[in-house]
Amino acid sequence: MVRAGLTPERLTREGAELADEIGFDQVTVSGLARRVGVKVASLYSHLNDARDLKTRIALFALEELADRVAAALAGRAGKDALAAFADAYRDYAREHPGRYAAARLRLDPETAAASAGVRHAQMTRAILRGYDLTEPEQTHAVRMLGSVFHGYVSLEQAGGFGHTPVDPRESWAWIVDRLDALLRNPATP
Amino acid sequence: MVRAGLTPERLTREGAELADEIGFDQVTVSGLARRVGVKVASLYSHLNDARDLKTRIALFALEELADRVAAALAGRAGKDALAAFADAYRDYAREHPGRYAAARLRLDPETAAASAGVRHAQMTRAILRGYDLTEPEQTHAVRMLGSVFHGYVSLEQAGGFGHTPVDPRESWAWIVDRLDALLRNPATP
DNA sequence: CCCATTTGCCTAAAGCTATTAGGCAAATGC
DNA sequence: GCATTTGCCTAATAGCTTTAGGCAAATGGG
Repeated sequence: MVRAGLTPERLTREGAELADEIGFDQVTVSGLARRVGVKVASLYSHLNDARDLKTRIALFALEELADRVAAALAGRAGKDALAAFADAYRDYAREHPGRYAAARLRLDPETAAASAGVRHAQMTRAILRGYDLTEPEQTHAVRMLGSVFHGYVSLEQAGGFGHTPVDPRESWAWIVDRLDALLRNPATP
Repeated sequence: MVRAGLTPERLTREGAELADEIGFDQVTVSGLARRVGVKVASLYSHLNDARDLKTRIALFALEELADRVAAALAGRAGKDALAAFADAYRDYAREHPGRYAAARLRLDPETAAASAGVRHAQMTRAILRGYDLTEPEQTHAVRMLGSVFHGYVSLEQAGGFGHTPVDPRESWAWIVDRLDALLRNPATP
């Protein structure tokens, strides 16, 4: 019997690809086993259970996305950085919808604390250093940026923008522009 | 054998409650059958399949949310309307997390077109009439509002705001305030 | 009021996923 | 070169989905 050469890493990568193909929610241990050409039970030497698989894919996606964002951010500041951040985010979600969905999996606190999720938070705050915000405004802004970017990508992915003929890229650019203005300007009563 | 008196409506309502209790993703035909005290197969006289059940819950949630938003919006305009809209949205998601998740289910185009989803879109545009936006800016703004509100609620629900001691309600108020300013002011180059 | 039809819920069964237990052969290491 | 570890397999249990077929309760026309 020839061994298949499985490892948790290999399974995670294959799982991520599978997620992109059929959707993260549809990823199953059985399906992954079929994909790599072994019997289902064999995967349980490498994975604890289905949840473990999903968590690994999520961590993988978070790393990958953080790397991309970091690369996009390198040497940029201000609006330039904001736009690069936004685009890296949206592009990743479009190229890898399944992984993007995986990155949004709710992790338990310890796992999350040890994940690339913290790099995401740091990078978001780094962008905001280019603007003149004081605590707690910076926290509000972090939350707002996270919400807009995640929300937009999530709605776009769900096909929510198909009704209007307006190009989603234009809306994206407009939003980034307006957010930049919003962050640059002090409170306008 | 005493009849249980099931109807699609009753099952939808119970399904919505179940979703709030255990999460929309965890809702299953089997679980619903247990909840209403009948055997699983009995539900298939009232539902086509599991997908049908989920779709019904989604449509129900969309209606309910649209009703709430409409009520909140009545007689308001401008920032007042924006804040009422935002709060109705967030409050619903907090009170009924399962139904809120259901409302985000991707529906096929015809179903979506016949759903309360169109009321949501109309109401969002109605709010924006209080601001001075021209097409295509209005579309961009619709998308932005949808993104922020959905994104925020979704991140908050996922526990993404637990790390910082800043009260999510403060951030919410700040965001609504800044969005209002953003929409009131013309492009600031 | 009674019987025929419809309707509602049930049992049975097949197929798929998750997970555990135990076995045999391939790889590894002394 | 052999002992141990490791990797993948078969077998089996359990839950969810869905279809088929059956019996009893509700309904409605004569």
